[in-house]
Amino acid sequence: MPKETIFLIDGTSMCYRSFFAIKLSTSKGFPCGAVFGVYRTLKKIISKFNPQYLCVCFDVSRKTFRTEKYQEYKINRPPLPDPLKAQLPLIKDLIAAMGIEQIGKEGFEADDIIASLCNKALADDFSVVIVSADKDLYQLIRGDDVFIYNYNKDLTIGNNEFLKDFGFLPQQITDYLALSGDSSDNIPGAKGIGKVGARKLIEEFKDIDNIFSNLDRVKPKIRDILQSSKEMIYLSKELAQLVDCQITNKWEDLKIRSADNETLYRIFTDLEFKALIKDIALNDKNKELPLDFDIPDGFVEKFKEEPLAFNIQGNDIFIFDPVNKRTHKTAKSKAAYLLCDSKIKKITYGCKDQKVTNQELEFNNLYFDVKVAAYILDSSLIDFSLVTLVGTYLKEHLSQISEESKPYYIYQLYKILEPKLITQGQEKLFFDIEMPLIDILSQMQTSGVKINLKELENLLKEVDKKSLQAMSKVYKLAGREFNLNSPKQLREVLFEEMKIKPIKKTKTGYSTNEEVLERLALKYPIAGVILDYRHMAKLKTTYITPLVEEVKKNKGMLHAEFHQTSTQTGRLSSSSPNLQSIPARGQFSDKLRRSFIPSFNNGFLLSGDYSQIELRILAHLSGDENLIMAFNDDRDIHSFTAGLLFSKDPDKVDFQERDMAKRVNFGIIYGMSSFGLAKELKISPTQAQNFIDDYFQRYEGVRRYIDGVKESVEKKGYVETILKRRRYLPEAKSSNLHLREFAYRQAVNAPIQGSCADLIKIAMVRIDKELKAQYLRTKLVLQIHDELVFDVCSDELDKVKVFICKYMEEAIKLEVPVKVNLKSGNNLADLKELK
DNA sequence: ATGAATGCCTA
DNA sequence: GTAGGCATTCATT
Repeated sequence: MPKETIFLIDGTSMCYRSFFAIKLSTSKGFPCGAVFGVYRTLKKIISKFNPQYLCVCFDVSRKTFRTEKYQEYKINRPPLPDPLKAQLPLIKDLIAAMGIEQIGKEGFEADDIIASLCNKALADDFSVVIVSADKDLYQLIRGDDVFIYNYNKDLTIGNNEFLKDFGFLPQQITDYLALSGDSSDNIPGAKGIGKVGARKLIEEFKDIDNIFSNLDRVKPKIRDILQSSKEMIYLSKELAQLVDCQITNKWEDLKIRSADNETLYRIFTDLEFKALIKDIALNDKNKELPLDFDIPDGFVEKFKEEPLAFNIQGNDIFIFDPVNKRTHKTAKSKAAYLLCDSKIKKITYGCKDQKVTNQELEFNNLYFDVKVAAYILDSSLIDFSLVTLVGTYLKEHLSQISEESKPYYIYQLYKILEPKLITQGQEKLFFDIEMPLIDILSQMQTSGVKINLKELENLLKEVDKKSLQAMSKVYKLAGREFNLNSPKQLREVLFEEMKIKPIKKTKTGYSTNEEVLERLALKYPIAGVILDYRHMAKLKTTYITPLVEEVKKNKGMLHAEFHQTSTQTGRLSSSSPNLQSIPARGQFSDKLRRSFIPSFNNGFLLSGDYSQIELRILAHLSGDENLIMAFNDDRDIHSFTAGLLFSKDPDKVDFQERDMAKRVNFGIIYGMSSFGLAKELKISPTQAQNFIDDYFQRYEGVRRYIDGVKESVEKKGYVETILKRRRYLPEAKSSNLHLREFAYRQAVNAPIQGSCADLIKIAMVRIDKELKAQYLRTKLVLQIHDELVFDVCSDELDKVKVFICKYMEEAIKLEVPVKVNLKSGNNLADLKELK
């Protein structure tokens, strides 16, 4: 039979931490963060460990036997802040109302009380967990019986963990502190011996007595220090040593009693903890719930009319019963049949992640994800956590939501969000695109893309070598070594020591960015080498190394995350690693891309990318005659624009003219200003303004469209994509010119970028549907905003290329043709045109 | 440890 | 001039 465990909490330190971590006060200005924090901490400990015996120990005053012995003890500690002092009585009431025992004793510190209770507990054959982050308490750790739990780090420290960290036994820490001292408690220690020296001495001699009886074996320098500080060392040990202060409480007193909900309710009401009031109410309700619940026959019937709201946590699933308005908990395996029943509509929160972590379950008829719904309703909400959604839409401001109440809130949110989607005319976007997309993204994440690890590791070596070479060359040219990764240090070398004339400033000094270095490289070789180094370092640290590490973990497969609710415009984003920013240009980019390979034997990677999709969408949205004509005639759009801007035959424009026109075209998509374009084209703002004027004269429809967007965003507060995806831009009404102009640029760009996202998402859904309908093994593996990459099974290429192209091009019927380039090959670098 | 600043990769 | 993610340094909880 395992021993009972006693939990001893350092109350003083808990109060301090809560006080500093949580700044909170009532509407009348009474500080209450510490009370809140203490409640939350205790709750967390209780729900994590479910302890039977628990006690909170407090310091009573600053005067203790230690200050008697040594007046300087803890003298550096600032006095208890008044706002914390004011909360202490309430904290004590709170702890009492929670049914938890608390102990303090005059003349002793909380640590001593903990030590006493700890000794007593060991004698009575209990085990002990001490909740604190204080080093002094480490001396109490005992083998299998006494552990320290650090609740900030959620770490349990026992003998082994301690040994690993310190290199000696917990009991020796007083000897260690005697030598090293402790600045926070102002324990003096031996002046001249620090952490490292103390550790060495303890490792060799075990304790200070033994050190002093073997002084001849100590190095002379250290020996002198020891001899001259002998008195201080012994005093320090005494100060660090915890003492037994004869606590008389019985174990029975330390048992957690049932909470006094009345008093808790009063405290929380007084302090205006609305969320916690809710918690009490919820907890009471939950006590009535059956904890392990076998789904009875006929449970399915409940979901004939109403959808099933669920939430999976670990091995449990929580299901909201819409008939009896109660939540049930059961093993997820027992509810598996409900999840895959296509006749039952399911609603949940963060479905993609639940699918990724529960791959053994089959989910069918996922009808409504409240997270995705909230994103569609308003992508500007940055935090899509359930707590925030409940606060925003249900006006219940909770501190946290227990697993068992999540399905209830999911259900309530669904009831509110679905009608909103319909009134905004977004049901097609939500139900036909974003919901089906969840499955596709979770599949992309779980299957991943195959990587040729050997190739990548070879590349790593090569790049590593080049970066080292570049680095030493830079040092040579600079005449000294420095941290080349530090723009600050580089600044000193280039612009102070080498007296190079700086070109551009940043907020904090002269810029050393790519643009600057490129210009400097014309005169100074060092700049070119630095650029080389930067390139290699970027490749190595951002791409190759993380990829290698990730792939090693996953048998040759790379699983990135794709996020559906993280951009303001409707695009997807990717992270860990970001597969949407794999280098496509520059040295070694092809070698890097070569390591992305098909997962099937003799298979292919197939990429379909939209050609000039944003400009085509601009043509569609604006209805501009010239732009539409250009695309209808299948012109090279940049040459065509150059022709208009420079009044010449598009076939006669030279490279530079085309390049300028290209930048102007991009500028339009980004909502450009004359200032911005000037910087991009390296011309004066006046000249840039001339370009813009010329552009708008030639593309009159575009000008009308952009004016219309600015007008409408100011009026309505938002802009829309082709599929009614919204982006709210309240700053379009700002009185601050900069903010307003920024919002205008975003307003011009969002419908273009967002419609492009609409388009490719439709294509993804249609293609995925077709792949499933034909039982094909080909899988979508990457989406890079205007490009889809498929992992194609060897004998399916001819079949899939046809409908991939078709569905991509036909996703949305535009006023201009939509063109897709298809390429395939056996790695991401060597792709050959297919059409 | 954490966040600002700088810099750089993608569409 | 749009939209993202991420590495590194450096100053400051």
